[in-house]
Amino acid sequence: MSDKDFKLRGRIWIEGPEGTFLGYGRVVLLERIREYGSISAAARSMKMSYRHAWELVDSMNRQGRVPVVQMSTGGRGGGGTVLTETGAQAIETFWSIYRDYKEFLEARASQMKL
Amino acid sequence: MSDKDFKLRGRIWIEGPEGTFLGYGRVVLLERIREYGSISAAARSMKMSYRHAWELVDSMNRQGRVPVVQMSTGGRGGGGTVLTETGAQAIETFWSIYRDYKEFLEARASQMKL
DNA sequence: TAGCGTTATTCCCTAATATATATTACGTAT
DNA sequence: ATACGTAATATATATTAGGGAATAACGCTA
Repeated sequence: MSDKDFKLRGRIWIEGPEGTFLGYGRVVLLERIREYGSISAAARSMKMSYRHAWELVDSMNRQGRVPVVQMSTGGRGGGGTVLTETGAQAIETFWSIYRDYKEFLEARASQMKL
Repeated sequence: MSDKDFKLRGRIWIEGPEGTFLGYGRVVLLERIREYGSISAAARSMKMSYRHAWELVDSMNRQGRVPVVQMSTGGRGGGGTVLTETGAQAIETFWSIYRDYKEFLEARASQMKL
């Protein structure tokens, strides 16, 4: 074959006690939360339903021994959520792995023979 | 954190014009077809529905310029399907990539800091 | 010609997943 | 006390994935 419209693809994620703890989408969500200061604004910016976003955040917070974001209800602006230091580290850790992973995929794809 | 019940996981697959062309499950299916000589027996051995197995096989055959298995209907035993040389190569190619990928994951996980 | 086991294909139903909508709780500011 | 926007949660609807059953086509065998 030796076909060029065959592409090597892949995904990675970090699993915790309850299943997925960190993945691409979750990390982007954390970044958006850091940027906008709220789950709902972050979800809107990704065209993700608030419910889904909230569940992801809840899942991450429950699995880590230290929460990844801190949520507050009520108050000025109705509340909000801020990224914790642990959350920031989680983002960095994932991207670090993700970069290496992408590099591996590209390198391995270049020597792929179909 | 530095937690040991967080594990690095991942998947890889080869994409063709219509989506997934080869993945872990598809390769195992091809191996079972080679072993049993029929889609239905292969499907049974994996506790996969014949319908699903047939769809996977059909997808692989349609995407490669050369079919991965050759199916025949009727005849002694009602027919059957045999792996082609191309199919055998596809299996080998995938496992080769898969091995490297597993190796990468383990190596990268060992230096993962959460 | 009748029988057999497999491929090939369709239809229906269920479970799982995702999306949308609605409601309540919350706490600061006005 | 009211308004505001978000978190938190429940309810309902839509979409998707997949299994299982049913049926026909096929070609050798007896």
